[in-house]
Order: sequence, then C-alpha cells, then structure tokens
Amino acid sequence: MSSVAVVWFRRDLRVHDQPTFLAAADAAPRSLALFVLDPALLGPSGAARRTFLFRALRSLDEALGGRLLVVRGDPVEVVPRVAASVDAGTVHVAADYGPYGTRRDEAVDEALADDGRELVRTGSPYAVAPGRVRKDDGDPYRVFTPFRRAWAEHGWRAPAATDASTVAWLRPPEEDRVAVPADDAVDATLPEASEDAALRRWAAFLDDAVATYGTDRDRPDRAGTSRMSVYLKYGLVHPRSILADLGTRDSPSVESYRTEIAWRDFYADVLHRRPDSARGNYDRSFDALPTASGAAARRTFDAWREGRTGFPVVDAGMRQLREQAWMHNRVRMIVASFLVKDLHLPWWWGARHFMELLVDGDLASNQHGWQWTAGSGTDASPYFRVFNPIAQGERFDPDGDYVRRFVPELRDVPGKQVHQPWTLPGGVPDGYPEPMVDHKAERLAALARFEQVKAARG
DNA sequence: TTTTGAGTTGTTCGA
DNA sequence: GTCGAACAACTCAAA
Repeated sequence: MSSVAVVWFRRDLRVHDQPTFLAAADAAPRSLALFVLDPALLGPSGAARRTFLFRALRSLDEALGGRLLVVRGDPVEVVPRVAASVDAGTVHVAADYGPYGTRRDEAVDEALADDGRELVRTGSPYAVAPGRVRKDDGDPYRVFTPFRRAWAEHGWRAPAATDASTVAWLRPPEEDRVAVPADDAVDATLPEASEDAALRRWAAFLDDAVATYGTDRDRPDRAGTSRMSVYLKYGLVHPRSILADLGTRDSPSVESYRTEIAWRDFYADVLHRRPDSARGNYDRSFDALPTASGAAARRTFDAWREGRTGFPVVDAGMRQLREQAWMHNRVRMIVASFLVKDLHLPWWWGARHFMELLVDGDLASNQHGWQWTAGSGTDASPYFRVFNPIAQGERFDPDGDYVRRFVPELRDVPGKQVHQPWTLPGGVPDGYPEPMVDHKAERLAALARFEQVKAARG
C-alpha cells in the first residue's frame, strides 16, 4: 500500500457526497488534492464559466484548509508528474464521459501506468453513469421516455457520507502551488460559486418552489426554476444528493423535476455514444437541410445575438443571457426556434454562442437541446412544430414583466401589449427595432426547407 | 419476426 | 373565446 493517494478534482468541486474521497482514504492514509488548469478546457469556456470556476476553486481550497494544489498545464503531463512527486500509487477521479474528457483520461491512464501508477475512476457526475441504462438487447436508448423509465428502474446509489475531514490532506509544497487566476472581466452578474451556496439554493428550492415547479418552471417572469444547473455543471452538488433529498415525495411537480435530472443523464449518455453529435447533426439526414450563409446570414445572426430582432421575448432572452450569463429554459427554446426556423441559420451557430456566454453551459445538454429544437436530435419531433415567438411570449410571460425587465426600450408599454409593440398607436417605441422578419412567412419557408430532409431520406 | 402504440415543451384553422 | 382536429411520416421499443 502506498502512503499517499492523489484526488484529482475536475467537475466535482465539493466535499460532500464524494465517493472518490472514500476510495482515496481506502487506498492510502493521506491524499493530495489536485486541480489542473487545462488550457484546452479553459480556452473555450468563456469568461463567465472561467470566472465561476476560479471562484469555486478558491472556495474548495478554503474548505480543504488551503491544501488544494492548483497546477496549470496539460493533465497528461501534469498528473503523472504530481503523482510521482509524492510517490502516489493511485490517482482518484470521478469518471468523465465527454468527448474531450474521455480521451484525456485514457491518455493520463496510460501515462500513469507507465510509472506503475493507477488512475482509479469512482462514480461520475451523473445519477446513473452514461452507458449503464440500456435496452434489453444491450443497445442504448434513442428515445427519452423509455430511457426515463429504465433509468428510474435502474436506480442510483445513496449519497456518500463525506466531508473535508474524510481524507487526511497532504499540505502541498508551497513552491508548487499556483494561485487560482484572478477573475476574468465579466459583465454578467454570476451566482455565488461555493458548495455552501449550492446547498443553500437547493434547500430554498426544496422548501418552496419545488411544489409549483410543474407549472412555474415555464414562466420566465417568475422564479419558478431551481437554478441548480450551474452547481450541477461544476459538481458543487451531485444529482444523487438531489434525488435523495426528493426521496419518495410523489407529486407531478417533483416527478417533473426528477425528469429534468433524467434529461441531463440522457443527453450525457447520448453524447457518450455519439461524440460526433457535439459538432454535427445526430440525425445525418439533416445534413441535407439548406441553411442561410454569407454576409446576410452573419447580419441576422448578429441581430439575434445582440437582442435586436424586434421580437420582444426573443430580445429579452438574448439580453438576459448577456446580463446574467444564464437564460430561462423556456426562453432558450424560443430563441433557439427563432434562430433555426425563422432565421434559417445552422443550430450550431446558436449552440456555440450559448456555450460562450452561459455560466451553466454543458456540452451534452446544450448541443442536444439545440438539436431537439432543430429537429435533428434524438426524438422524432414533428417537423411542423415551429414556435410562434409572439404566442409563446403571451402564453408564458402573460403580463409582459419578463420582457420589460430586460428590454428597457419597452419599459413603458403596459401589459401583454409589450409582445407586439408594432401594434401600438404610436408605432414601435424609439430605439426598438421593427420585427426583422415576417414570422408567418418564415414558418412556411422552414416547412419548405424541411422537404429537402425528407427527400434526402429517400 | 411481426405488430402495435407511441413519441418533452406547438400552431393554426374552422366550428 | 374555446375546443378539437389536422398537420406526415418514420422510427423506436416492447409485447
């Protein structure tokens, strides 16, 4: 038995419910806590996620009594070097199932093995690890509802009873410690980045909004969602803790919250099976879908990104994204539908923009959420399902409060009239644009474009 | 193997 | 204003 183990943190920046702690404590009397600042991941993260990560790391370091070793570099080089420096026999991680993480971990695994050390994977960031839920014939599910059923039947482990003192942490040599970088310049207001904040948020939701989640989650004008996405993203809380806290509570609202956790697992599973679906159509027949391109397409894309499409709920969403590095889920669908079906742009343009700005941006959920809207994703969603941005606004922001909060040009327009400012007696208020397209016409154009996909299917 | 029922989130039109 | 039907065809999952 080795005298030291390494606990390599990645997307699990917490001390409670940490199976890797138990595995490490089992393997060696003392452990070194490590986080690697990997330029390959930091680069594409966007300023909001980088900053949230840095803050979460500072908070974790504090929880570990200032014993988190933070090193910048390529993990394939850094992890074996650090493991060698303390002569660790094992390096403990929660398994990563993303396209990049899978490759990285295989390479680290090999490099460690060359020195006679071992990468030990315990648990994952999911209630049920990708690849575990399968049909009777062993194939993965491609339709959510049966996955959901099998997922619930499969079940999940109870949370691990751990805290910072579960492991005797080695004090890393001062000269090896790299300070967590200073925050990036971020304009958006970010949620507090600590495990404590995550647990407080969760407790507040459990105490109150979960009861009305079934209906209020669709209302961007209300605080009806849990806002746990960013905490799940960085593992400040684990989904199995969440499911355990929900216990056997039985109500449509609780069930629909469980279903959202299942969606997160489902899309991780899908991406794990089809890493190519992060970049291209899951349903390849959609490669035949004509999309807009060239300078005109760039201009419409810019209007969408900046929230000046002339469709209030779309613009409110895009501005919320900039202000809060977050967007309400219902509105994500509305702006996505608008980009794909009204502007005829490729879904991955929008997906990339989301990943750049969202503080909770998760590759699997983001790309597959977009593909669901585009129709190229896992479920056979009816092609004629085109969101009407006016009707959606009136239905889910009935008093217009959400729009007025984020679109100051419309602040004086009362009630739900705010969703159709072009019908005001004085016309569209100063500074706010006319609708950039005729939705009715673009809807028909989108349906017509879909014919190309059908033709490609033969 | 064959068959059958079903598939996150919608819109429009006409009665 | 409300309600139900139509909007296609295909693939999936399970019996």
